[in-house]
Amino acid sequence: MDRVFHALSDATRRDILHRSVEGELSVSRLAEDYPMSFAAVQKHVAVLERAGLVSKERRGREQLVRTEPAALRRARAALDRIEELWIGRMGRMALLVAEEPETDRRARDGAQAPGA
Amino acid sequence: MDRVFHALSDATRRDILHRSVEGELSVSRLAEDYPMSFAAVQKHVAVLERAGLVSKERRGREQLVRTEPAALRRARAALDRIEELWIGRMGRMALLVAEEPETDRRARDGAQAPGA
DNA sequence: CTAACGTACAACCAAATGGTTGTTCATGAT
DNA sequence: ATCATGAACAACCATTTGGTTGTACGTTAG
Repeated sequence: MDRVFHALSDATRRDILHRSVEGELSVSRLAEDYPMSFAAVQKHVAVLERAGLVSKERRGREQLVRTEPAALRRARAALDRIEELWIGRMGRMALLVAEEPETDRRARDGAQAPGA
Repeated sequence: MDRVFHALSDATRRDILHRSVEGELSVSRLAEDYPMSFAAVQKHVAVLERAGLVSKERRGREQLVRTEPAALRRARAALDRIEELWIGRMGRMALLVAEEPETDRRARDGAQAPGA
């Protein structure tokens, strides 16, 4: 998971992901459009590969890059889980808000315990 | 966006996010549970804050950390967009697959052009 | 066969990261 | 008033990152 989010944290890598999700492009084809060396792009692809976000398939002397949607979905699931926790908290807070006026009334009335 | 994914790329930071999505915890309270110094945790919170994933609210001498779900949703949207591109490609590939048998037949029949 | 292409990989470098300790400051507790 | 707590910040260090160049190797084209 660390590797996935780290891979996504770079704009060039996210762009590579965008471009190779549509068609399978060779590394050198990808490299043409970035203001950096071929080797640098190669490294970016390697980072994406270690994260499981893309896989490479050799065809002739080219290496085609294809995005792997499974890793993408795992990353999304991680974010979803945090959001669910948040939604859960919101629900519990709504319950507390509904109870709060009663608590205030009890505090004002000087009641000792719910059963008293 | 870079900052958001980078913030998410560390397990400690994701854990801080998980814990402070439920209740608002002070930085020192958060720091108690990690095998590192208070200052290190402080830095992790700062990274999350720069990414917009949490905000801090001072209460007394404590600083309560609360997660900011908006940034989380923006990150999710970025992943969703890539997945949509992928789904779109799958749809287009399905269309191509539907056409392919005809192409094969034409190739086998030695036809010159669709209109020939 | 030879030249060009696409890739892999190593060595190197500057900058960023993730951690440490120490100091300072504001707030709360005794 | 004093002491302890929670936090901010700076300085420092080792490691990782993102980039470079150079070299080597398999594959395709002339």
